[in-house]
Amino acid sequence: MSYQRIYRVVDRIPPGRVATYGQVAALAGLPGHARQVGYALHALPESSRLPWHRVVNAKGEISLRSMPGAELVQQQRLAREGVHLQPNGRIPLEQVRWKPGARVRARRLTR
DNA sequence: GCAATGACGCTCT
DNA sequence: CAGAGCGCCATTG
Repeated sequence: MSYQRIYRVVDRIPPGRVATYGQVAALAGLPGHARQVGYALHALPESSRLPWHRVVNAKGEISLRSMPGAELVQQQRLAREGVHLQPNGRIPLEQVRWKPGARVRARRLTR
């Protein structure tokens, strides 16, 4: 259960921001183990309070999982935090990508 | 223990 | 920019 390491990183993702699997893996000290991150989240119990919905793939897209429709749940959760999908069905990573350590400078007038 | 599979990522075409 | 190929590792049959 080295998953604990991954879960801890995911728990650090602030609301309104998203991280990629690879990013989480690297932060967890497991560079290149993006798949394992996805595997860990897959095994995550539904009752978990972990913000797993803030984790997307490198394309900024919500990865499809075994159960169809579940991705819509993630999409809805993200929207609730202000992260909306673009017309192409992807998330503007450049804007919502979580930069660990980087201070939220002036929360730009992006909005 | 070997082979197949999977919430992925990077590189090349 | 999109699609195909290869890599990486833990879990499962």
